[in-house]
Amino acid sequence: MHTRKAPIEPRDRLADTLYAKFFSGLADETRLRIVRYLLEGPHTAGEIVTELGMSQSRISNQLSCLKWCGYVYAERHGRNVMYRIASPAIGELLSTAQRLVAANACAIAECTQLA
Amino acid sequence: MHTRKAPIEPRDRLADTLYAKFFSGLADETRLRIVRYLLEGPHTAGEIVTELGMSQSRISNQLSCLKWCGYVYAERHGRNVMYRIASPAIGELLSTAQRLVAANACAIAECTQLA
DNA sequence: ACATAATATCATTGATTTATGTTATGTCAA
DNA sequence: TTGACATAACATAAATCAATGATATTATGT
Repeated sequence: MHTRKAPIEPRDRLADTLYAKFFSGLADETRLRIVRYLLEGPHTAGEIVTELGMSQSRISNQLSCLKWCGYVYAERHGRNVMYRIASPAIGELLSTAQRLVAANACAIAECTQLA
Repeated sequence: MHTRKAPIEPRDRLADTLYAKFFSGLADETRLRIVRYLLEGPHTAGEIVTELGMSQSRISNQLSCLKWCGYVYAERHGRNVMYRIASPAIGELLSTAQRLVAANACAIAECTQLA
């Protein structure tokens, strides 16, 4: 028999560190806004700055953070840099989250505990 | 025609705040370890304490945090409290993340930028 | 070659949040 | 009363975000 296709890797702390870091990419309102904006289609850095109304420096930093984590990638077009979502799996991630959040929005909003 | 089933909600800042909060539930190594442990099956609070080797208080706090965000739910059994993953969608979330992280592990590990 | 637009990067600072430790107490249920 | 857990009250250290502003990079227009 073949080994069964595991839906989830065996636990190990190294991986957990990595995943935590990965998820922290989305654990910030600004970055989430960028990601959701890009889910509507590619945009240049400048467009993102305008859309979110934040400083160029701030957006640029968050973009490079999203790049590190593999959420987006960048392509130079002339003097502009076009950003796009790196994989359709990111849309899935968000829509799965939506279902979970929808079932629980009030609890999350009210959460005063740690985290 | 029916309205097309939207895979992603229209952007709005309130939702972004909520999602960011939701994702921050997984943006912590300890909580991730708990979630992954529970993906293997339900466990009592005490078992989790033992498995992770952390203080009861610390685990309990993180558990209630995970409860707020809707990742797990708790059921009393005698003097024990049994925790289980709240929805299979959480497994999906993790396995989608796995694919994304796998494609990018080194970059994430090396990330020194903000976030 | 030079000026400039678009973007990235860097340093500094400060505010805020978060995680954690510790310790104590409260609550159920056996 | 004790075992299993939750909750609270601090204190503290560390991480994170952001504001600001300077500088670097790259491409374009002149």
